[in-house]
Amino acid sequence: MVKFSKSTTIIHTVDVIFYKQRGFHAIIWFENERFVRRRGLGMITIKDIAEMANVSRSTVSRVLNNSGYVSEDARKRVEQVIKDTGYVPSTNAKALRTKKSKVIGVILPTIQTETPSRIVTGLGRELSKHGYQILLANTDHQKEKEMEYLQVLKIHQVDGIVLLATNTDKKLIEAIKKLNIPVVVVGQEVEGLLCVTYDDYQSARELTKYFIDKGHRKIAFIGVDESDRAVGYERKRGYLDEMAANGLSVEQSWVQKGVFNIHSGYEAMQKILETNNKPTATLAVTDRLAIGAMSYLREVGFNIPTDMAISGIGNSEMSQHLNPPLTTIDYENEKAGEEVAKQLLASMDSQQVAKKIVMDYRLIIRESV
Amino acid sequence: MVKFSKSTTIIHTVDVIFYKQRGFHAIIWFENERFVRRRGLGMITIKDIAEMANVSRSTVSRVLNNSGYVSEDARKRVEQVIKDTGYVPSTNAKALRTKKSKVIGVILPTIQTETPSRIVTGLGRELSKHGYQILLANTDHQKEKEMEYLQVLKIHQVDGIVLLATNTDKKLIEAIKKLNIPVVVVGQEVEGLLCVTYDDYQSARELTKYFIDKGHRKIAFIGVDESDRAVGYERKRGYLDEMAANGLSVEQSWVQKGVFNIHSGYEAMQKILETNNKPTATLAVTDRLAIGAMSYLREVGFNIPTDMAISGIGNSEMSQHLNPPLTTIDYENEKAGEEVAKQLLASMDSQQVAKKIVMDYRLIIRESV
DNA sequence: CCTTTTTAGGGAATCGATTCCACATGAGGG
DNA sequence: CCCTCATGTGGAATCGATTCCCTAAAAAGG
Repeated sequence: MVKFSKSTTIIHTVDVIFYKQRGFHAIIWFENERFVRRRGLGMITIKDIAEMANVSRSTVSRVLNNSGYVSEDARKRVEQVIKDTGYVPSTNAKALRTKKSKVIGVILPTIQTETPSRIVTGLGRELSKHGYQILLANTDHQKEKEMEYLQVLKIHQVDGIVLLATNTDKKLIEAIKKLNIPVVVVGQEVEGLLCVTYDDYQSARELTKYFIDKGHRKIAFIGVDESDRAVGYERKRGYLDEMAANGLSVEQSWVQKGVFNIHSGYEAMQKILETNNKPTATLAVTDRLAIGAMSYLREVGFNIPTDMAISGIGNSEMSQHLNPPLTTIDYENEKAGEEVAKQLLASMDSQQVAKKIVMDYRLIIRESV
Repeated sequence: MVKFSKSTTIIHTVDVIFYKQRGFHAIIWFENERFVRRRGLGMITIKDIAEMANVSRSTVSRVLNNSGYVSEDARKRVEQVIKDTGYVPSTNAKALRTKKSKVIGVILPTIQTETPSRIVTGLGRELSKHGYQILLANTDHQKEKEMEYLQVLKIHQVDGIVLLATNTDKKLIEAIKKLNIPVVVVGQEVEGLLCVTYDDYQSARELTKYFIDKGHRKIAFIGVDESDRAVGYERKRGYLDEMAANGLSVEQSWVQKGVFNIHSGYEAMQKILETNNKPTATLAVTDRLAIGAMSYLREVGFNIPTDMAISGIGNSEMSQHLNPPLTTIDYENEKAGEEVAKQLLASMDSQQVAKKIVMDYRLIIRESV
């Protein structure tokens, strides 16, 4: 309990106490075994703690940061007052002085798809263990907002930035480097920056190999624009390389391009089936594209996997509930998010240079192939 | 362009300039038509701007905040320097002084489901229009973290809090009220707080009525635990009331309870079909439950909607791609998020009291009923 | 032409922490 | 007994803004 000096005047024994000492006074009340300063009187500051514990602000700060010399006696008193009042130091004042905000900025194109939301979940889980918070900068797919948010994050003095980018714009990267704030880029490789990426090439290749092992020779591919290096370019390269490595040819009409939604997969499959030389399997670079493709296949009476085998990538929640359940690649995004946090924290206190982390993946075999 | 005084010494004409005036000096360089202070020299402050524009910090502040008297001449100079340097005031210093951080805290149980991620998207969209950022506090379904995050948000001096709660704990509500920070609760009604809710009762009722209008008399219901007032209790009440209003009886086995995932809907439907008095329609309180239920129906060879009609609630992205496309309720979560932002901003500058906003909903008729 | 009022802008305090520096003890070494 | 050194603590400057207060000049009014 707080020890009151002689000058403390108790007005109401149970719940309201007028506390006066060394010029400081405030109305505090008793509740849940702790003293709380009355709302509206402004927040409780280090000065108040110092006065209540009969020490200087310096000493309170030393206790708070566990630095410098503090006698056992003073420490005890300060800690007791802090406990009694529920005091927590203002992060703004702290940030102003130390230039460390305990906030990490996250720039992402959307949180409405599973990959980013899983990554952010993992990221937040790990960051919160170390007392960091996430400042969200959702560009909502508007590229011009990326730059804007970069500025916003800077002025909020974030200690680090996580960039979930799809298309890594040169200008943006330059701007990021100039900020001189530790950054981790997730999902895309960027020269000169710390990146946590997925093995898009290998996973697509392994998936293709799985089709081949299952006896398929004519394998189609539903991709996305190659300006997305990871999803568009690397996955396609994995597919093409594995086909070539097995001496399998690829008809032009088998390789279709969509965007990131279900309907796009539907249309792509429609185009794939327009050929006379029909493939027996299709690799879609996202589960949503695969779902759309399956939807079309069902519509035209194709049986999956006998008439057409299909796989996605991403292990969406829905994938296991499809009919048939979808074979796909699990990138363990939450784990990746945690890894991103670890890397970022590490690079924050050790001026670590650029480094590439490639995450593992798992082939999830279900009944669609 | 910055005007240099006589004492400015140009060392390198093109890219490095040594700028000295009234005691201030720094190395700046020319790039993209603007002067940038060298990295590592620390951030550029209002003091620098003041010195470059030959005015006092007070004047710069007045320009920045568009307050007090500033001559046209001085304003022009300051604005030019700000533009040239790309200066933006530190939000921490500002927050420390003004107690306004331009940050809104959002506490949510997860961002991995569509409802919260859509709400946050809408919220962020509207907030960013007014220069606010979102500080994310994802409890990851751990109730004990709610309180913890409340403290975190407080010490970060957030200007407002948005609570996306499923179960509104008394203690949490009390703690929120005590913080004395404007709050908006989304999706659940809480006494004494500003709430933006959905019309769970009416929408469930209308959906039930739709089944009845379609000729169904024996209608089953897949709900969730009633501790979730909105989804568990209100939607169930809407269903029961509409059934009663039409003189339709409800068999106990028709009313099942699940949790918020797909598999749970599968199991619920399994239980529903164990009865001899089989219903001809089922209302599931979320799309995911409906998807699971459909999955079971397909497995046991039921045709939808002829053998069993089914509907969900929530208008998930997947719902329109199901076979058959799912009849559901659209709550327009993004719009709700925007409304939340508007309400919060309004309550922030007008000490508005508690108020209930009930959002509209749309019945989305597809082929599953 | 003198007084009021408006306009302009600088100085200094302030917000809530951290941190450097100076000073005061007390213990130990010679 | 004096000197050094480890320990403990307070004072004051600082971080980067805002804002109150005060002074000065210009404009308006009589």
